[in-house]
Amino acid sequence: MVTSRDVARAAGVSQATVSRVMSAPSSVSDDTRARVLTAMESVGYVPNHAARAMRTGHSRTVGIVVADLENPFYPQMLDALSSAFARDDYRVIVWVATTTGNDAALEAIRQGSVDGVVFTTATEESSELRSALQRRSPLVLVNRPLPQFDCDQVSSDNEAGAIVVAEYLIEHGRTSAGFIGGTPRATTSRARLAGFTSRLPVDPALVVEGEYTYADGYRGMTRLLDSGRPLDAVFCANDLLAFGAMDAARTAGVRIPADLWVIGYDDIPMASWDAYDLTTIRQDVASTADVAARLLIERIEGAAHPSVTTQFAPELIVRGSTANA
Amino acid sequence: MVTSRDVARAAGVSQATVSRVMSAPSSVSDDTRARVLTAMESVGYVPNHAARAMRTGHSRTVGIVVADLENPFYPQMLDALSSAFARDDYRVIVWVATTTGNDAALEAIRQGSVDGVVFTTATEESSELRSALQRRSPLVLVNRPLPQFDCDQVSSDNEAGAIVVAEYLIEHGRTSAGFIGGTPRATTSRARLAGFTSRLPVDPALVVEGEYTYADGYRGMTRLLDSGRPLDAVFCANDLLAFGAMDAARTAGVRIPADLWVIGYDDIPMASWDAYDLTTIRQDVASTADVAARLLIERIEGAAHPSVTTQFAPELIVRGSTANA
DNA sequence: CTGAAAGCGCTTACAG
DNA sequence: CTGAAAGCGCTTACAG
Repeated sequence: MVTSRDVARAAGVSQATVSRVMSAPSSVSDDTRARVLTAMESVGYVPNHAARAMRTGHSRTVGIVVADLENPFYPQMLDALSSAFARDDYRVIVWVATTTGNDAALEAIRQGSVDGVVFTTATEESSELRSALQRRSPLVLVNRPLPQFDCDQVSSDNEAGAIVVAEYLIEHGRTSAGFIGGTPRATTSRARLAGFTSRLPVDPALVVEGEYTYADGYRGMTRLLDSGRPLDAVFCANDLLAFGAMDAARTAGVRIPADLWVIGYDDIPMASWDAYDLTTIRQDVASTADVAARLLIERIEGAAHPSVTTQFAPELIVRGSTANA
Repeated sequence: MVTSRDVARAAGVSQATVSRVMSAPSSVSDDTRARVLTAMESVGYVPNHAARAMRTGHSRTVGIVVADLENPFYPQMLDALSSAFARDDYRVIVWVATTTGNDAALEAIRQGSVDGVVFTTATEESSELRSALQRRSPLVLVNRPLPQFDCDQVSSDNEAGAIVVAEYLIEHGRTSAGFIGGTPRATTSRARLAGFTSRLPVDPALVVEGEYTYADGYRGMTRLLDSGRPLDAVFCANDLLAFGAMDAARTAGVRIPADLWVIGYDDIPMASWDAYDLTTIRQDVASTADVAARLLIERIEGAAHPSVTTQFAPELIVRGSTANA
């Protein structure tokens, strides 16, 4: 391993000077700095990450907790977050909540292996989140806000998004609507239901919930169709549910959009594929990730301002699963 | 921060003894060990990761390079790898090749921030891979093998998989076949083409290549249909291409499977959805990840045996995009 | 079985 | 502007 001592020897300066060229370049004379930089190059020096982390107390690494990589929304978010953090030279450790489980994130903070954490799928019950909050660790909630928690949060304005959907349906005379929700543990699903029903009364028999999966969308639609109630539109709490719902409807001989309109939430890439061509609410993943990364990095670097909550305005993307008549 | 020194004070032993309880428990008397463990608990001790990494020279962290999170196959693989590494208490750092780019992986190895690297989307040109190999860093190639590189590799037997597809088509009298490939830089795409044509001669006008995306599958199918050649089956180098191909065919009024059979590769979850119901070759993601993690961890821990290449046998999953007549 | 001590590779006051 | 030195929190020979 090449160390700063080797560089010092090659440049004819002390090891401390080599270190200063990296951490406080302006405190070193131009001439010395140039010699050191040349020496670094020629001996192939790369600073040791662990030593630096131990000394500074910062690992320049953040953790990202995702629950559900099966939903293409999360890989997209992960990609965007990675790229946002990379811009500021932060490394990204990933925890898939289902597999690495419980308190990996928390333990990592305590070990000092990450400086902060992004939660993309937080729920009120998360003990990890509670502990992180209690230890005042830098953290940011992305995608699923939790209003009662005092920390930075970035998400789509889920209620507003659902209201846009409701108003769109009302405007087109589709008022016998059903709702297929994701897990009620997620604030996203609850907020989307609340916003939707705040504008458009929904027969309780036409509200079904499950997990945020294709299979539960399929099951949910089957239940709605079997209910025998009048039904001319279904709002699904995310696109994955909507795909399952559409497939179930078509299998049952229901024509979309002639007989039934279907609307999703997220606008993942598949939503624009011919097979679904889904009307949905777009989430601006890149902006969300950028804001989240900036907030977290500020906290890591010591920002003490009150918690910030950022909500992005919804954007309705109209496609073939509904029609403008 | 709570350090081993605090534990030592609480337990009335030296700091070295505390350290030994963690690194060589059997070298400490039962009585002392018990006292130390109790003290750790009561002061809330968690070993500092950076200090341990610096001292031992191992970070117990591996890097995973993925190129393309838009293809659901990779999140699946990432999930499986995470879980396999977590089992042995290894952390996972993720690099999305497109965003964190070039030599993040390589630099991380040199910095000592990771002990080894998994490449899921390697190509011959990858300079990262070449450098890693040259420095004899622990690494494993997953999914896309590169026969001419001397390192551990785990993948589906792509040629055999394509042969299974060809034989299946021949058996059912569908011999006017086309092929839609992914990027020719990927060995997977080339091997699948080679295997396919080794059994079933394919009109060169019916071979198209692009990237491994829905859009290129769509374009590819459009080209095949426009060629005017007889065409009763299309083998796509992955499922994502196949979805695009199916949508293009249907939009053109081609009935699947009556007029045209379509087959993919990977068996990602969407392949079984009603909208596609795609016949495909299944990759055993969990086993692949397990083997890859085991190989890499062995290398990290010093294994010096010759490179190992593991290929998993293909499994044809027959669904509605082809018919058993 | 246990302790005192050295040292991993850095950063950063402290002198000069 | 630069160097000598201390110290971050561990692990591990070296004595005893």
